[in-house]
Amino acid sequence: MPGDSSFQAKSDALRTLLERGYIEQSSDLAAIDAALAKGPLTFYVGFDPTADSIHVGHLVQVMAMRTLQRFGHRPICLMGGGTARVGDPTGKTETRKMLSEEQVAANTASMRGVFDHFLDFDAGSAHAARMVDNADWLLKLNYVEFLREIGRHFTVNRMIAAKTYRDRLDNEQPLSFLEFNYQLLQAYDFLHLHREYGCDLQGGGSDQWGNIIAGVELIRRVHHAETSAEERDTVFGYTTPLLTTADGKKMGKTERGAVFLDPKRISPYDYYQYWINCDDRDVAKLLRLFTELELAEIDALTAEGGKAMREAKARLAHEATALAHGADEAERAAKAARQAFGAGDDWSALEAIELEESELKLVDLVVHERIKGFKSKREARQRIESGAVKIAGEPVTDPNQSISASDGEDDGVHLQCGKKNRFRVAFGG
RNA sequence: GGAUGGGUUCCCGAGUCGGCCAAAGGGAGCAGACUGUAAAUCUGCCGCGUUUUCGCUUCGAAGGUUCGAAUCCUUCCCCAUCCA
Repeated sequence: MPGDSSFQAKSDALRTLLERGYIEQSSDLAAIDAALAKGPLTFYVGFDPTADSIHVGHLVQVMAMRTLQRFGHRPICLMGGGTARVGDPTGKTETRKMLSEEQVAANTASMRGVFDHFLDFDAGSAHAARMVDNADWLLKLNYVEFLREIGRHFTVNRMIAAKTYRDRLDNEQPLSFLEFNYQLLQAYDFLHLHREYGCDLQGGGSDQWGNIIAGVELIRRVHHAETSAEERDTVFGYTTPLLTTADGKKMGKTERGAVFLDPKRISPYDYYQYWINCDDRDVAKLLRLFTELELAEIDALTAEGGKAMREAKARLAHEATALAHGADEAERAAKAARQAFGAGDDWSALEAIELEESELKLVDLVVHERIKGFKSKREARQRIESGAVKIAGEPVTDPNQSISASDGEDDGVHLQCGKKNRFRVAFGG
């Protein structure tokens, strides 16, 4: 059952995962515990290479992987290059775009850079993480062979018992055959990794439970057919909880889109801001999941509530940013935040935005590609007129006012769009 | 293949005996006030536009009727339910 707190884990790894709230569901907990206690275990989590970076929504997975690796286990990041070619239609209204080989390769390479911050890929170490792409084996599959070897292990009766499918059928929602088959492909991934790398554990988001368990069962059945009872080994699966914020939204989404981990997509400063702006009620949970602070320390930070929460959030933001972007960037972001929201007026910690133009009208400046303080000129105009835009700390209410370097300090024009968005703009000459 | 009900702005969802509809209401979002860079609450905004009681684009798609269409007609596409 989800969140079964009565279970006393013997292995440090599983105990930590449970304590910190990483486990939603799992196959035999005691067996996982035993396997983890016995020695290094190879495990995998699948990711979609549909974007060039993972985002905060994936971060629970990554942190769980990091935790396991910390206790000596070997992570595999499976990139779904092959499944992306099919296009997983789960919960999608439109058919997902098919990705070209080049795109998948580029995305995979880019994501690798992000994973590097969280996992140790050093080939020399005993628990080195590795990254694989299921295109390498899925694309070679032959339909008839696949049906004969893999398909025969699945019964439709069993498959429709899976919650995702069950719900769809109960609600009389359409369920495409393609989607139905997706589960087989994912189960096959697990089988392949089990054979190829001795991978015995699969993790994933709670929506992946059905697919994960399908892989576990496939391996059991294949083994049942191929090996004797003594050498048969069992594999396991777990899911992490689907995180929602206290006000009911999905973790990792903001009005500006997903909160990516790649600094090319979201600056460390904005990343820091994402965490510090979280809801009070989520702080303790987030500290457990996304930082590596001791539980006792987390309790101390969040015990008091009220204004003390600011300190807890600052720690959360700092730790989370340090993991994703490094301690230096975290420090810079923290400093920029203190300057922006505290008493200080030193904007130097903010990344300067260098424009080619030597001057711009305020409306145009504020909606500029590189700034995007507001999403349309119309809206920008309204906000400007209502006094939401400040230059050098003073509201400027004329949208047509021309802004140039002379409106700023030596270090650029200090532009504020609303309370929280600040930009240091350097004009070109 | 047949019958029925549908496709409205980010989402949900009003509106269809043609004009007063850029389109009710709710949610989300943005800005402001209050605060703790929180929550709650209140106020304003919430299709786009350097002519802003004006212009342009939008109500599945394309045509048509009309001075005028989200609203009427035709064809087509899509979705749901039931029947085969």
